Formats: sequence, C-alpha cells, structure tokens
Amino acid sequence: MSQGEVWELSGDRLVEVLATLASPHRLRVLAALTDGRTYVSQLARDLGISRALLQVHLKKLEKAGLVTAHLELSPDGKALKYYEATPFSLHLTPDVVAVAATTLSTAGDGDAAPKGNS
Amino acid sequence: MSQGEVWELSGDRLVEVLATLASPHRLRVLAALTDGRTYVSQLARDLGISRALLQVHLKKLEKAGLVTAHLELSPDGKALKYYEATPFSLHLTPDVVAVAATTLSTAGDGDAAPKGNS
DNA sequence: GGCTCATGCCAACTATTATTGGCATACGCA
DNA sequence: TGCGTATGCCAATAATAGTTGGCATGAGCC
Repeated sequence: MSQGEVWELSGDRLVEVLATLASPHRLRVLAALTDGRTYVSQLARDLGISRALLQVHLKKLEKAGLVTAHLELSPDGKALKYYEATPFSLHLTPDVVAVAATTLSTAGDGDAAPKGNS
Repeated sequence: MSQGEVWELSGDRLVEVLATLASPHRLRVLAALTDGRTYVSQLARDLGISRALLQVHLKKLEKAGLVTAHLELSPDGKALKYYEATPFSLHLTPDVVAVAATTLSTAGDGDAAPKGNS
C-alpha cells in the first residue's frame, strides 16, 4: 500500500526533501502518520514530545510535501488539525543525484565552475 | 551503469545517509565523482571550493559510505587521494520510512511511547 | 636550496536547526 | 465563570553544521 507515483525533483527540492527526512523525530512522525492520521496534540502525546516541537517538525514535513493537514471538527466542536502522510516514491541512485545536481540553484553556495574543466 | 544493490538501512543509518545527501555541496561532489574519479585538489578546483571545505564534505560522504578513497601515486611520485562514488540504490517510500523508524536508536532524542496508537 | 603541488588538520567564527516555556485565543461543559 | 483541551506563535537558548585561513609535512623539479 501507499504506492505513490515516482517523484521528479529538482536539485533544490531534492535537498529539501532529504533534509526533511534526515531527522529521527520527523521519521517517527511520518511513521506514525503512515500508521494512520491523527491530530497534533494526540500525536504529540503518542510520540512523547512537546506540541511546540512537533508543530515545527510537522510544518517542515508539510512544506516538503510529505504530509498534508486539514482542520476537522470533533463531535464536541473542538477544532482538530489532522495530519496524514503523503504517499511518495523516491528512487535514489548516483545517476539521479548527478542529474539533480545540475539543477541546483543554491544561491550563496558558490556556483561551481562549468564542467569539462580538465 | 552504476547500478548498485538496493540498500538495507537501519533507521540511524538512513538518517545519516539522508543527512549526508541533503547538501548542495555534497550533491555536486557526488555528481562530479559519478562523472569520473579524481583527487581532492583537482576536485576542489573543478567545483570552485576550498580544499578544507571539500575535505570535510568528502569525509562525511565517505563516512556515509557514498564514496570511497584510495591513495595513488602519480607518475611523478606525488601521492594523490582519489575518490570515487559508490553505486547505491535507495528506494524511499512511506513504508520504508515507517520500518526504518522502528529501528531508530536516537539516543537523547527521547524514545517515543510504544505504538498501539488507538 | 627554493618553488610548486598534494595531503591533513585545527582553531575560531558564522550560520542553521533544534528545543523549551510561556502566553494568547477559541470552544464546550459542569 | 472556571476547567480542560485544542491550536498558534514567539522569543530565547542550546546544539550542530558549515566555512575560512593558516600552518605543517612530504615529494618532485629547476
């Protein structure tokens, strides 16, 4: 299950996604959401972390497009923010990396000299 | 080409690899190496970055197992440290992440409460 | 010997992230 | 009204990464 389409990413986006996934907390959050959707406070309790912290990570995950959120009214009228994992499929190989690297904008990172520099 | 076997990674290792790849510099370095092996100083010139900086990134890449190094003597006796990219294939999906998350040791990151989420 | 090129490493500084605590708002309910 | 729960956000403080410059070593070459 959770078979998404293979992602096409620009270098910048790839870096963003990788950076987002490269965190134990976010990995756990994503795992928990893959397991089923929940709302923030509940998730924070499940993972044993503070809401403030969780929210930061959720925002980063959302920004990277790995999770989506939507408000929902609980039966007793409370506004709950439910998050759920976005299916994705990212096949990483040296070639993929090589291609992505050519599309890096990376402002301030110093543009490398054009290839063919032998 | 560069078809490696699919990697099996523990959560910790996954985080390390992802964190290593999540950098424009390292992405470029890896790309350059995929393009062909080279030695440090040359690579630094190609990429237009300082050797000190490049070395740090190379070390991180090497530690993550993404590149390998070996000394080689140039025809004129200079010791050159050649690096080359390691073939790899990492297929990322929510499920893979979920599994990896269960194997996270993440000391100091606060062990999450056991699953069984509702 | 003096110059060039390659490696290695460190100390110091800057830039980013990660994390904590607290505070404000909104809604239902006894 | 006072309590409990949910969200949102910010300022301040850790904790990590990323970068720079310089300096030391070893080996050909003029």
